[in-house]
Amino acid sequence: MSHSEVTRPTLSDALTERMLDLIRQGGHRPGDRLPSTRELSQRFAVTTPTLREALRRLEATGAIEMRHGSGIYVGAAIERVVLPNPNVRQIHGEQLLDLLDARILIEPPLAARAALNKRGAELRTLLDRAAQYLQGRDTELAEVNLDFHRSVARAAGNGVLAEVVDSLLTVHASEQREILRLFDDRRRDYEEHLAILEAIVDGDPQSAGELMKAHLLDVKTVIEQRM
Amino acid sequence: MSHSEVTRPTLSDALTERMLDLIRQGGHRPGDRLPSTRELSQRFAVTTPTLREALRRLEATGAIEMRHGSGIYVGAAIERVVLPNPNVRQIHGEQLLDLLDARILIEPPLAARAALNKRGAELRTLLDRAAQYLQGRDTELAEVNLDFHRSVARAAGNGVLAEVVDSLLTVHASEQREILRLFDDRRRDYEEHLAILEAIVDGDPQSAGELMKAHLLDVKTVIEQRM
DNA sequence: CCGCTTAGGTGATTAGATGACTTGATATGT
DNA sequence: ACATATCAAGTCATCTAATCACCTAAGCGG
Repeated sequence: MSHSEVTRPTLSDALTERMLDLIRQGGHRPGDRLPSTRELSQRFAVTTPTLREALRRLEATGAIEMRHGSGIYVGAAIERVVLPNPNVRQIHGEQLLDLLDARILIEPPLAARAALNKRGAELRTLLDRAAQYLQGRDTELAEVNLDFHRSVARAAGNGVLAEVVDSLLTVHASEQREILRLFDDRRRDYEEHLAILEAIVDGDPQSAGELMKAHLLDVKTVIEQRM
Repeated sequence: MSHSEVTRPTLSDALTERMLDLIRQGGHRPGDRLPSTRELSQRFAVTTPTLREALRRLEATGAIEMRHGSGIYVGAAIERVVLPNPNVRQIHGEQLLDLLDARILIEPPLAARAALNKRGAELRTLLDRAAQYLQGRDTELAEVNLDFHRSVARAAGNGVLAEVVDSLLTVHASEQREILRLFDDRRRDYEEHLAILEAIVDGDPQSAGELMKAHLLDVKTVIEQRM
């Protein structure tokens, strides 16, 4: 992928590289605007379609963002290590169980670390927001519940592991949307999230880890039942 | 990323989707050949550059592979859940340590599971190959050492976790190539790999996990020293 | 001061033609 | 008969030039 050179010599490859140089040498950060396609194609002495192929590649991996009529911007994922596969639409059963097992291995230790880091404040406001959605608004509640897991992972302090968890959640969520299998019991999720939160703000890593594990095992049970 | 629709209505988006449908409805597997660009552009009633933008996006995420003069083929990564970011060139210190910590969390349990699964045979042949590279041939040896970690992860039986480990290794390796910091002691790596292997073929999960953890802590120490 | 209009800038797509590469079939030589 | 060299058809890669669609901020009018 990044350096597996079996096929080599395309101009588009070189352009991709030069674009990345341009972004990094220029010290641009996510959200910054880049030169227009016309200027870029002139600067690199290539035609519009060729340049755009390179841009689309960068866009597909989150390195840039192209906004019609507005411009090209540095993407949020440019510094990430791992990415979710954006092409996943449906997951077959075994893969979904593997995904859950992966979460069961990774997330409980992260919850424990979050408890050690005393970073419960942001999680609290998140669950407050969730409480507002408890009556109706299933879609929003599902979104907030996902964000809870993302936030716990981020609070653990390891950016790479947070990316891994985010990738797993993103793929799982996109699969749920595709199939409209929103069978999870989001109220129960909320309750269990609340318990995890308490353990984190109390600075109790062992409970936080155990509660997270129990929570994910519950989720897995639900998934196994409907297979 | 996959469904974060802030910007929407581009023809190229729709084409990407139709291409994925074409691949999946057609039951194509990685390596299979797809119709030519000419036929695809006619079938979808779009011009060459537009189609190619969609193809480049799919290529960037490993869903397809375009070979000059030959054709378009289904990519190996089309069914993956997580991907390595192909745009990473250099990693800053903190991120590299996070990456190692992630490996320390994930890989030891995988080594333990591999021991339970009694799948040491392939690992043995791998390390036999490594032994041939012990005199000289640093590049090949580094490659085989990477493959050892990948194989252990795969032998654990969880495809998603194997993808995560693969992604972490891929990014780490591409960074090493970029900076030419091949300071790791690959002979010592080989010795430690051998010890892990023995534990796995002996079906001793606890030793396998502990040895893997000790090994990765050694690697982390080396990285910390040169920072 | 606020809302609407508008013009300039920007990305998205079109159209057809040409160059570069791969591959399997053909031809050639031994 | 077999190995090698040649070649032609198919395929991806790039170019050229123009038009369409969209966003945004400046300017206008209320």
